[in-house]
Amino acid sequence: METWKKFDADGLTHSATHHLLAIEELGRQYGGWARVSDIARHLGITRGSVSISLGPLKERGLVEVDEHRMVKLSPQAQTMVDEVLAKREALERFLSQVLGLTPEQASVDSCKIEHLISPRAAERLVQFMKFIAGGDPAARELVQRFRQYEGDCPTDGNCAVCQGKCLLARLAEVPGAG
Amino acid sequence: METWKKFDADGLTHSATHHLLAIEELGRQYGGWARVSDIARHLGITRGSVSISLGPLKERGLVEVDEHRMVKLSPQAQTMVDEVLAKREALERFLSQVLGLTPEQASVDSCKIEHLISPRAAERLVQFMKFIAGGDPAARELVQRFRQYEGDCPTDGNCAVCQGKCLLARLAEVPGAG
DNA sequence: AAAAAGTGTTTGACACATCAAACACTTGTA
DNA sequence: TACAAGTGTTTGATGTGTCAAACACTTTTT
Repeated sequence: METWKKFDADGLTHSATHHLLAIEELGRQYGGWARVSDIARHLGITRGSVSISLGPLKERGLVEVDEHRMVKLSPQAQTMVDEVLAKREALERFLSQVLGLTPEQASVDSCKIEHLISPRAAERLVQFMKFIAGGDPAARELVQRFRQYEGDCPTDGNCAVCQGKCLLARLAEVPGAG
Repeated sequence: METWKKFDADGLTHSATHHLLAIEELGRQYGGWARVSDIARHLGITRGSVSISLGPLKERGLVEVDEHRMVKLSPQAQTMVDEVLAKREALERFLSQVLGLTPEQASVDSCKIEHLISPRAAERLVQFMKFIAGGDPAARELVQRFRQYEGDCPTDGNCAVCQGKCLLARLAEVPGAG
């Protein structure tokens, strides 16, 4: 009953995560270094906002600054960003390759979700994707079948999510799971 | 590059969602009616905060007020809450029954994620759970196998998420998917 | 009936994330 | 070289979500 308020993983807010991510992406061309202006453009916010947001990140040792005011991720921040990207990739693949969302929708959803899922969930999701994509033909075949499946449910659909296409209320437990 | 800022589904913020959810839960014993104090206790915030948060929800016609200052969800809000609960349940089941998280962790994660996933992702996730839990023995057996699977990866593990237990970078595409 | 406890609201404050506008400084162009 | 353009910061503002404290009102207890 108290957990719902805690919103940031590693003390990284959604906004901060995107600032670090932007530095990572922009820095690829310049040995990790990026400019405030480019970060702002990349995120679609003003230079002033970026300047302010970067303040706490510098203080926390996540962002380093040049004498030419170029900014760069600290090793610690780089690790955090790697984790974020790994989580996001696993999510994105699950959403597109298993659930069958368009790549665009999968990308949007995974961006929003990535920084909220627990490390354990991320780990298991990665393993799930390995499991599904791995050598086992049964797993691959099953995903193929699900991609065809549209879950047309013969019952009196009143599921709020799928609006008549399914009936969540009668969703059976996975036997022996949970 | 612009979507990352938009954060609320249906214009319902995370906070507003929880206020509505609290009214729904507390109202079960009193024909849908709840008190500000109880909502505050339930959410672990002050009465003042609830009072203020309820203001916009009243104006938007999502929350109705009694002459005794009891509050209740409007039909529209009830529908929204039903959707949220359905999404959350599908997520929670996926996390616990498929990925094998503890029920507690599954609950926490689904609470955080629920209001961010797109309708399409929610719909497909519900269908996925139906598919998995449905009559097909192959699907059920596969989930059982995954629950055993811990994804011990023989490669030089440098995956930031699973820290050596897997290698996300070499995660294969699901053939024919995406 | 009086005192105590509880309830809902309002106020002033803070943190976060954003903006526009002004400022000082650097870079690029004419 | 001078002027224009671009860059990074600062300031004052807004909106959201929270707090503590004060206030008025109602309910319960004594």
